[in-house]
Amino acid sequence: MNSIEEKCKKKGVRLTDQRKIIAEVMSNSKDHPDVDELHKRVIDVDKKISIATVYRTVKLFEEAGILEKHDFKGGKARYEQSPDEHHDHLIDINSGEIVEFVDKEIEKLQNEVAKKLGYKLVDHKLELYGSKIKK
Amino acid sequence: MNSIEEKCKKKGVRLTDQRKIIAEVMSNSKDHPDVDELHKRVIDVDKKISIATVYRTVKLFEEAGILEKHDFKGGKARYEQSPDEHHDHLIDINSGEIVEFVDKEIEKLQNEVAKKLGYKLVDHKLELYGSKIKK
DNA sequence: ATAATTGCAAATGCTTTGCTTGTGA
DNA sequence: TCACAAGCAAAGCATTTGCAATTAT
Repeated sequence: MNSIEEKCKKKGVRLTDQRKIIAEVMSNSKDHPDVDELHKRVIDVDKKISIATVYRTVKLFEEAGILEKHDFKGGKARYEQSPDEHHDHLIDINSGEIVEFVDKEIEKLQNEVAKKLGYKLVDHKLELYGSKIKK
Repeated sequence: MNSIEEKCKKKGVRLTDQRKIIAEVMSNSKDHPDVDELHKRVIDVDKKISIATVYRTVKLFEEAGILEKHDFKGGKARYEQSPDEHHDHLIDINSGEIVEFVDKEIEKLQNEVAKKLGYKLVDHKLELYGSKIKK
């Protein structure tokens, strides 16, 4: 059983065949697929699963904190399994490749900025867009 | 003449009546209106201006570097006049209010992170979401 | 004069939803 | 069993676009 399925059990999310397959595909995905791409991968396992189910499941998983949704440039939502520890993303503007990174110092400063402005930081989005430096 | 109109002249963007009005409305806007809201304000000046024109103009201005587009949570693009010096945004998750801020230290760290990963930083998006601390 | 711009409505692309049938616990 | 989920197609929403009429330079 994959890790997403386990989280579903823990959270009392009913497990259907379709959800199991979507859980499995996302567990095996190391990238950040959009719904269409995810649907394609899911269909390779069971071609009867509709894209509506993928949309519903992905939203369900997100609300359960199992998946994380990203709205990178491009207009389509992209998903990844919720990581154990938070990370941000650097997107290659040429290839679309996504690099994950963590910077504790930036995180700390974000909290300080929010506090200074009179707010409690609830969430944040940091995306870097860059082009590869040729060696 | 407002500052957006001036920028249009400088960049050789043809100035129609509609564009002048949109330029004026955006020049007077201290907030970050979405297209629909902008259209409403524009219509108060000339009720014959269509929303298609607002969409086209806003995109034109963005491509000319005159306006900046933001995709905050909520699904609708929001615009502001391109500021002289870059700033980021803190969005109040309760009221929707937006606070602008600058943090040189964070900017610096972003550059360093990108460089460390082998990228040249081209653009970035930093959005903080928070709730007001009661005094 | 004439290439660009507008308004309108239709089309688009992503996402959601109503409804009927199917199914997991 | 039976509340909930899936499949399908239709609807929604923000945004874009084709086309004929209009306009800025």
